[in-house]
Amino acid sequence: MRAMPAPSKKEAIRREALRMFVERGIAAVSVRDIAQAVGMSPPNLYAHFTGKDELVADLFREGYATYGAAIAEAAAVPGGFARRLEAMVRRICRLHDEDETLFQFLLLTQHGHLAAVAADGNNPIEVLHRAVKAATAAREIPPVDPALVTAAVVGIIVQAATFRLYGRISRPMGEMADEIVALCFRLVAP
Amino acid sequence: MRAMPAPSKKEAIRREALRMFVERGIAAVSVRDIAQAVGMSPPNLYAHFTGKDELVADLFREGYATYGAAIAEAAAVPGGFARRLEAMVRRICRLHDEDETLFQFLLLTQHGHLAAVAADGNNPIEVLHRAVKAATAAREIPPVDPALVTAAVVGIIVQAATFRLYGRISRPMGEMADEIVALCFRLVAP
DNA sequence: TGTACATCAGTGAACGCGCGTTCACTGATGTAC
DNA sequence: TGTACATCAGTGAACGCGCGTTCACTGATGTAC
Repeated sequence: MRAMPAPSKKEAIRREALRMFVERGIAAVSVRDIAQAVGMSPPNLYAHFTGKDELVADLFREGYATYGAAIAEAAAVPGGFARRLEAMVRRICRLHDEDETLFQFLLLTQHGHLAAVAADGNNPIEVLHRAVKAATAAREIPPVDPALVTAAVVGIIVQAATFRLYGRISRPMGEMADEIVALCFRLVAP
Repeated sequence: MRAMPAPSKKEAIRREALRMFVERGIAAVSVRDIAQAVGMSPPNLYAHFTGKDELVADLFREGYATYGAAIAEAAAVPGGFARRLEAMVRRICRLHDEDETLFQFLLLTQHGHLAAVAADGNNPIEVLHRAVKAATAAREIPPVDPALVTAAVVGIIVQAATFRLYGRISRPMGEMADEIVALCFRLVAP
């Protein structure tokens, strides 16, 4: 039985793997590549992760949970739905700018992992969906299918970030936060 | 030099490959799998495609071009921007329902291929973007960054389809078209 | 019509490669007496 | 303090596997005379 690995090593693996996965695609990054980037031998990776698949799944789960926690926190601000929606949107924009690589990774790998986390009530989509449903039930916003409104809000943010990724938009998300919030408000205006 | 392969065989390869790629992910589908599904031997695939990568790229290019052409057609309807926007949105919803597998494939593989087609002026995003820019310049819609408005419209549609994919929404896109159009109109209302 | 040849879709078997992963081993460090 | 041993992060070399792809070949079909 091996002792707990030093946290710094494990974190280094996570950081380098995330970076390379985004840069070159998951399939194009081998365990050897990751080991080399971290400065260890390939077998030693297995002291930290069961295997490559588990490393990928772990990165997704943790990254997705980060967004979920941040949004849940923002969703808890006092006031009406508008205030909560604004807080959530701004929070996502900030999170995006703080770790663009993580966002890209989530975007890139969502399909194939989303199904596994869909049931988790603390995933970011679920948190937003609950807030929208509550606001709809309370007649704070127009009676449109809450799932569709949730999709619309998520879509505006995610697609703006995607446009950034492909150079169609160059401003950071934080700089566009006012406009993005305004667009989301338009969706739910009375 | 081999003669032109029968179109039906090539189409069969495309159809089966697309289906399996979406079902299991591209990496998990081997050339042998595709050959077996079509009922031919693996080497014979190379009479139709240079290799697996080219097959994937070809499917993406053709699928993306299909959407581009449909949207360009819808963007040409007479009348103001509102009519054109509505036509485009409805057209995408219809296209989605007609070949859900194709849409899923484009969603799944966009990263890694989008960069290659970004320059093509007939890609669906570019067509919509031009329409939005023209409407903004003509003061038909509020003076918001046209790229961001384009992202918002695309995002609403794509994310609704993604919600469908993961079971968060069960209605077909065509059935939600009215609501989706209404949401898009809200984005550009004066 | 029969024969000889050209064409070409299609195949069985095999190739080389790089992958994820395993394993026996090393060598530095900590600990007991 | 010196000696013997336990612990454990870390490694070099190798394994087996399945992949994309190639190649020499087959056999059915069409064509010329």
